Amino acid sequence: MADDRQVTAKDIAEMCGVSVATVSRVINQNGRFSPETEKRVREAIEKYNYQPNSLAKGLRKKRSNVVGVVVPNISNEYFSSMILAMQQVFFENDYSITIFNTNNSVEMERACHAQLSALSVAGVISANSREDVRDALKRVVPTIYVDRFVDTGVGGKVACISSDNHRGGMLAAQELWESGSRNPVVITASAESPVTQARTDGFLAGLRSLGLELDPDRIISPVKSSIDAGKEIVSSLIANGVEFDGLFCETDRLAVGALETLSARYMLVPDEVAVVGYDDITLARFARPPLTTVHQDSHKIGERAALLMLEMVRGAEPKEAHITLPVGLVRRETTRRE
Amino acid sequence: MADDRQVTAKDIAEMCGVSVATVSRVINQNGRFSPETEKRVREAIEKYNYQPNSLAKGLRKKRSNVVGVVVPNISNEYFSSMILAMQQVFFENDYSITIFNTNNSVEMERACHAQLSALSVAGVISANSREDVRDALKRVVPTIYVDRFVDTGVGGKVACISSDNHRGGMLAAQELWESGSRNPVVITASAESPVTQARTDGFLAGLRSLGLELDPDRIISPVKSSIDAGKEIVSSLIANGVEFDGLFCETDRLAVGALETLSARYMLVPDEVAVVGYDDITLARFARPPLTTVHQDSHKIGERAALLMLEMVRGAEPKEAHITLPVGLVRRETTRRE
DNA sequence: ATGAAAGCGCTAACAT
DNA sequence: ATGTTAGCGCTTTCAT
Repeated sequence: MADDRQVTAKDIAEMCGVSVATVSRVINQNGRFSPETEKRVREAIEKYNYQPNSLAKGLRKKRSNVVGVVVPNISNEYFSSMILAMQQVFFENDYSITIFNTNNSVEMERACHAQLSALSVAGVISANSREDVRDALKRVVPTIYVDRFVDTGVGGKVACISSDNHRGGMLAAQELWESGSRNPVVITASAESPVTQARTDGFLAGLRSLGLELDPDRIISPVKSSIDAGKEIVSSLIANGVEFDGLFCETDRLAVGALETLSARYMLVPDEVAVVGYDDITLARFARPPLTTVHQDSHKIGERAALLMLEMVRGAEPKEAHITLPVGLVRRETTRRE
Repeated sequence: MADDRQVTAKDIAEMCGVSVATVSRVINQNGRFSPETEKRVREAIEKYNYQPNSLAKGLRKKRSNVVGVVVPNISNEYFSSMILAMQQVFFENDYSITIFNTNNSVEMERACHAQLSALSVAGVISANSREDVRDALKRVVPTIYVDRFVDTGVGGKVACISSDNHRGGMLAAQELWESGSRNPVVITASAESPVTQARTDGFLAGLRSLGLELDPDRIISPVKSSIDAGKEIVSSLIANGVEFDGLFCETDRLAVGALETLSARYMLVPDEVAVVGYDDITLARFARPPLTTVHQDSHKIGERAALLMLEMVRGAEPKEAHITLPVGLVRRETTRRE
């Protein structure tokens, strides 16, 4: 059996004594064909294990069955579990995904979009994107922004999904307050992460409703939202003599790093400093002490995003262009010591 | 500007007053063309931001520029950081990747391979694969197995890469021994993970060289290698009255779970039970107590795999069909208490 | 050095 | 109900 060639619709057609058009019709269930031809064709497909060539199909339809997923960094559990969920629902629907990491760099985002358009992707899901939305691609292909709200009036081509970041911020403010913090500092998700605004606004609003006003220079923006960044920021806070009795870290990784330097400087958590994180990744449970944090369901976000994308590529105007998923506070040991 | 159409080679050709063949030639640097036509064409490409349609190219060449990556579960940091590295090197070389999660299910693996062949992937990188290698796809497209060694004599189409699992097992045995454990138990990576054999063999060999023989029923295989699985296994070990003073968990997640139930049962680590894990994921540092573990560089594995794949798709017989990367023991606090 | 033309495997008019 | 035909955008002979 030296025949390495993939079997094509033409092969199937010949086996069945029909034309390729008919084969295409039964596969895509469009047009008409008699029940018996259908049966014959299906059997041949089964028997020869025929797989329609998606390149050819894509070329013809000017659109492939792959959707591009762009995230800052897939090794962040928040994104990887989101992607896991997406891949699963897409797979069940005969779509595949292709991944890009932007490292939060706008240049990278642009480069990705170029590739994406070369690939004739059916759609793109962009997480935590900082890019300017006036990109050509986006008018032409369905786009979903995760963790960022943009104008969706562009004709059903754009949708947004994220958890309730504003409320998350409020919950954090409340928890810090109830832990006795009256002089908190917030470390934002990262310099220009789109997620930052809502979380910070929510936090500020929460504080304000409790009668507290936060000095703007007590809002620090790290360059990256990594564990190390968390460490460094708290170190320099201390070095600069900034006083604080509470920390709202807009990312668990940041919080975990913060806790490390707090512990190294013998600052007691939560007694001297209360800390609230954001995301509720696996690591949060294992921080020292276990981290109180705002939980968001990244798996669910991925699932909803994928489902929504499926609707959109199938031509439906999504009924909701803005989806917001609930968040909740998970109280562990960095707040409210009895 | 209502012209949404992607610009094609034909457009470029017309702008430059040449034929599409020529455009193709300068893009792919093959065939001949005068320096000035080259210049004209390049300028037009630049100016109109032309991106060759990869679907068309793939269809014509019977092979796309995407490589399939199949892993058990991308939300495992070991895999996600491997994939991060891969994506980066592929991106720089104008390849993209498409991800599949198999959940360690052989059925899923098969389903993925069907999709992969429909996509005319240029190659596949399969991590921790349990699937039978006699699959058609593999003879036809370059394949790299991560964490699994297979026969590579099939004509430069198959290569393998993994860290030195055997040595990793030995290191674990030694460390446990030096921590005073004389009666260890091993929890393998998961029921039929290909990685298990080498790690376990290495462990056994290490023990043997120290004059210790391990009873086969002290080798436990979990169904999944998750934190919860680790918890449960140790629970049932205790419930069944199995005595042990050392634990080699072939996965950090397993180890982290194990530590949780050990702590819940008030078994002192490392005094009563010494524990060594495997992988050295971020979580290891944050386990309670911080986990001694065998470090492997998943980022490097991904990078090397991608580089190797690039060689292979470019037609080179890889000079090394089996790559083994070093491992090292990272001693933290679950072994050798002073 | 360059153009014309065929064709990759598919879908979508348009026929019949 | 089914066949014929014309491309989708590209690469690659084969001419010139």
